[in-house]
Amino acid sequence: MAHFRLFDLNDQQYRAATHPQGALLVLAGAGTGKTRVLTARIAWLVSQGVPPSSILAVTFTNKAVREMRERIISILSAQEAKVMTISTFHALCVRFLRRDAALLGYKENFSILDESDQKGLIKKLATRIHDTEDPLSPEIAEAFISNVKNATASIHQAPAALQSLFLRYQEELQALNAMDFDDLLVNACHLLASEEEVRLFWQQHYKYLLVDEFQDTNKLQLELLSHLVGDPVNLCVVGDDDQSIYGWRGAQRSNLLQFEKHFAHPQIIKLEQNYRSTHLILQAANRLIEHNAHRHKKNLWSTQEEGEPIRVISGAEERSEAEFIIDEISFMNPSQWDHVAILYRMNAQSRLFESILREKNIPYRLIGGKSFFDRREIRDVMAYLRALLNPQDDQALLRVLTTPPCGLGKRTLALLIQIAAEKKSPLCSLLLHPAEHQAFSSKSREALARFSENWSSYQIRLQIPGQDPALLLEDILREAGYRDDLKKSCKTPQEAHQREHHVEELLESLREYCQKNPHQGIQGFLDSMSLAQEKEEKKEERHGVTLITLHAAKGLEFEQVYLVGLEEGILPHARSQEEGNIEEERRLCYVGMTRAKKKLTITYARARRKFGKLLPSTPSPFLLELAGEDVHESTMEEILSRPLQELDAQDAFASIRALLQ
DNA sequence: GAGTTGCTTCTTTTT
DNA sequence: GAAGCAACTC
Repeated sequence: MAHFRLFDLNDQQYRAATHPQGALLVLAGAGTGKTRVLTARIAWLVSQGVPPSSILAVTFTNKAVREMRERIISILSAQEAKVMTISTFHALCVRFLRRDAALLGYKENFSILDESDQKGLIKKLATRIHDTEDPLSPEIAEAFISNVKNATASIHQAPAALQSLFLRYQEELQALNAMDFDDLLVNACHLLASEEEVRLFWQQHYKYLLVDEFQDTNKLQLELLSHLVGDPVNLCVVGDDDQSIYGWRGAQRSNLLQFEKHFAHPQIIKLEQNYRSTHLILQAANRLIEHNAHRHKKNLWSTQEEGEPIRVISGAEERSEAEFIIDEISFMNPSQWDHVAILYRMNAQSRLFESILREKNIPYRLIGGKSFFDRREIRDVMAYLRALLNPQDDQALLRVLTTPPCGLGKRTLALLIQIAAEKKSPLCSLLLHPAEHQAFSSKSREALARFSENWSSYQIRLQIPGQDPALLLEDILREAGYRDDLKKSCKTPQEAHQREHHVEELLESLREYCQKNPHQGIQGFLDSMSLAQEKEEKKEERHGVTLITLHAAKGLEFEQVYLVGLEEGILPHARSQEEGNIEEERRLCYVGMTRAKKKLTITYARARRKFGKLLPSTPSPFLLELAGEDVHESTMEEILSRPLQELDAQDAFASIRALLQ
């Protein structure tokens, strides 16, 4: 066990990593080596003879999964990392459900509806129910449905229209053999709760549970864990109540704060030594978070140097804010760029930064935002796969029928849908049976026949063992004339090229996936795509200035951080103030500040464009709360009119030299 | 039946 | 200021 000191763990970390058994709660402040403890614990378990396949590590985001897997590979081996389950909650649920969905009345080839499919369906149903006097807003309906599923709202207290919408929506999903994101959790919980055999199976499979970011778990996720924990209990959770920023998704900090209520006699270990930030950064962040009333008091301390003072800088408006920051970055040595991040509250804020960075030819990586999978062409191709795998998925099939148009127009499709609804059977069963085509014109009949013939042949090919899925997809796209149609719909050749490239990329990742996971098939590929909100970056492609939301930045760290848009209405966000969640916004700000290792710059604009109009903005109240001697306030104009100091000049020369090389 | 234009409406955060 | 949507034209 002595070699464990190799990890250079402090006493608390060491105790957590080598805790033998039972429930373990690690309260880990920002930058105290949370992930390091988790990975060290996994390594320790393996060193004690625990089979890697019986270890389950759960996190919230795919990014965290990737990161943890990489770390495990670096300390254990790729082989051991592979047989371990490192997964998001949602992906874990899919795994359970693919095995046993039949017990819940679904087929195991169910589709996973992404957000925009879900929105579309809700909209459709909302307009259908709309005959009452007050029209249903799809946004409200969507939030309501999610809240009911996450057990934060009760269906019985809602207006009748919402109730019936909810029920219709669930019926519709059942008919499509589809689940939305929330259903994955709901159904997996239900499965484990009601089927003892299944529960025991997974309990015996996963004997060692580790959960990251436990403060973000909601009621269902806690329930899922409690079903998974077997006997003897071996559960290790890590979290920080000050970094709980997913309340809007039903996360309950009480899961962490009252851990002992859920799991008996836990060992509690606090990690308070911060290894990340300079003393001044930590101090300012602590000052801010002290303003929150309900929290676990902790005593975060840093052994790091005092560091540079924190800067709070205002610009005239959003453009000057962005230009100032990027000017500064452009004067840094380009080797620094990988270690700089710009953090913002909403994705929309990234746009300006992006365009200026592009103007200046500074490489950047944009995390999140409009994802790869939101692109039309990707959704198209995914719809082909979905419709193929789950013939009941009318949503996907409808998309296939219209992209590219296959000779069936609005009227024919409407009639088709109507007949299907009357017969209560999925579209594809109509399509594939010529006997059902009587009602249509001869032209439509022809198109229907052609389509059904092609489609059946694809279905057959899908069943052939050893069939190359990428090849099949390639053939389908070619026979449908998809690429030509895509090209035609683009306004510029560049756009066409871009979109085609995206399709190639998707095909490429399908190929890659099938090679890496020969037994998972297209279904596995589709699952991993549905649950990944962004495309995986190749390791070597990760370079340049990072643009990222505060939410997505949790768990990451950077040498230099620019925290932007500290204005009333943005951070804290206007909506959160209405809802009285100001403490969560403060935590969000805290998360942002504690991402910085060496240098922290906080900016705001004194006026900002909203709805296309320039409006004056008020500085965020958080600025006052974090203010102190070590926080220097100024304006961008002031700094720009200041004569260049010698050090700055040296820096500038260094970066020019680097550029020339 | 397909494409295009001008209208409106929204803007948190993620799986 | 964009992105979706409805009504309009070819």
